[in-house]
Amino acid sequence: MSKIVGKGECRSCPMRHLSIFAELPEARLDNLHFRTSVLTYRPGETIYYQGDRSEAAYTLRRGLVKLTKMLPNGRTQITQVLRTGDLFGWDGFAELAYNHNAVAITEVEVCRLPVRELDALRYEDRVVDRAILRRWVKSLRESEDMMLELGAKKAAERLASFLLDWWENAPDRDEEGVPLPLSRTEIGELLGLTIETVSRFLSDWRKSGFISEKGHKLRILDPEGLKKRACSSGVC
Amino acid sequence: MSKIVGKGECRSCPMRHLSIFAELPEARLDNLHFRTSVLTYRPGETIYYQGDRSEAAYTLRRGLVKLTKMLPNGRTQITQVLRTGDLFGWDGFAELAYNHNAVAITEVEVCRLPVRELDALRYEDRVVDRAILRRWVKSLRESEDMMLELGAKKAAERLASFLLDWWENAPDRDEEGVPLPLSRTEIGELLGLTIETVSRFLSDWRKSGFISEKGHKLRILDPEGLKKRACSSGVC
DNA sequence: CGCCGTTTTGATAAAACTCAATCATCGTGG
DNA sequence: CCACGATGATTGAGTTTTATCAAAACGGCG
Repeated sequence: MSKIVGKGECRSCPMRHLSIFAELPEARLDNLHFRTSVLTYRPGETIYYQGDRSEAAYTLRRGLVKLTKMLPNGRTQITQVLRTGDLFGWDGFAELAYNHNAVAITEVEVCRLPVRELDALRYEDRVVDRAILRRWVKSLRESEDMMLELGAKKAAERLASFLLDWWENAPDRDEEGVPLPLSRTEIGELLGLTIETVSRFLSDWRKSGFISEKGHKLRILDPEGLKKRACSSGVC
Repeated sequence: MSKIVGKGECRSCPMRHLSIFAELPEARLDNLHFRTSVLTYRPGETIYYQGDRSEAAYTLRRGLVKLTKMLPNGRTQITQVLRTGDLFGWDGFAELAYNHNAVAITEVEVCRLPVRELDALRYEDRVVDRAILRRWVKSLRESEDMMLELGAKKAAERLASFLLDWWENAPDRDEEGVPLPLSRTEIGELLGLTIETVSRFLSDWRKSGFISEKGHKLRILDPEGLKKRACSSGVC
């Protein structure tokens, strides 16, 4: 289960500059009557379940989190993969239960923010309100983009877009490439494909020299070539 | 092109009870220094384009609007179909350009709400703030639900869910059924299917007596049967 | 009535899934 | 340290699902 690492100390938080409190003056941070706590989860552990009452939102401090939904028959869809600084689990702002599961992909550290207090803070601090609102809009836009991927693109196109996006937006690239801790199954669940389909295209592209994978490090050797290959029919 | 019908008179607005101003006391409505205007669009006309600067949000007063995104090759995805009372086009709240096109499906009447002023109003009136926020959360949840449809269900399941949802949530049902002004093409673009696939399943279900269509009125004669038929493999 | 755009239907091809077997990888315990 | 087992990834063959292309039918409107 989750472990409480400590009481959230915003002042010393290593990713505060990415959080919704980024622009809050330090002085202001001290007199937040705000009961945050920092929790850790191991890969595969669930932070909350769809249907749970949403009493808290979360900021991701470290690691990767997936939001998932399931059909009664077990088929699973990952609706979003979250990264450091992302805010999630805000259904409580509308007094609604969570609409998805939040599950740790890697080792994860989150900051738990009680919705009531966070909501109150919105009214006190416009900077916080704006920061939250920006994230909502961003999240909604990403969902729209994902619907286009899922509804209008074919397998190869989806997978290629995903890889390119992951490659381009990785916060931690080194000479070995970019960490890709998602399993084939998870990539499939994100893109609405089976594990075999994912595997086949990746193998193909590896053999063709467009990408390379070793360990869980991804490298895209030929973005342009990959783009072209992935666009089966005509423009893309 | 769009036609300006008049200056928005919130007091007399026939759908105010569905709008974000629903809970605002009438007295308060009068001294809103707020330049709303009511616009009408014909079927197929565009209210705004993806990429346009978002200076206004809109409330749908009458008719149906679709939000669409396109791939360079022309394939189109409808990300949402909006109904009376829905708020849309709020990217401006985050100072971003619209992320989709908004297109009238039927004759449409919208109320144009300048973002700057609406945003200011959020700070003055908590009720409005809450109303807007609720819509954001709702919209995000619907997007998540749609991702599950698109990513995890097959053609028949998606189409059946869509019909059942449309049937159950129709605001204007009469003995002839429920109006379904979407073309086959639009249903396809919403569900990520081709027009032929949509047509085939509908024909099948019509012949099997699960649904009936005449004019643009839909009736679901056997919801349970439809559900079962649509769930090809096992539970659904 | 005749025309145009939409829908239906059919035949075929392509895409993606399923099932099954093999192959890697990695951690564990002997 | 190596062998073993477990889990995940790959590959292959065959099937199902969905798309594509083409033609016919339908429906509304001048």
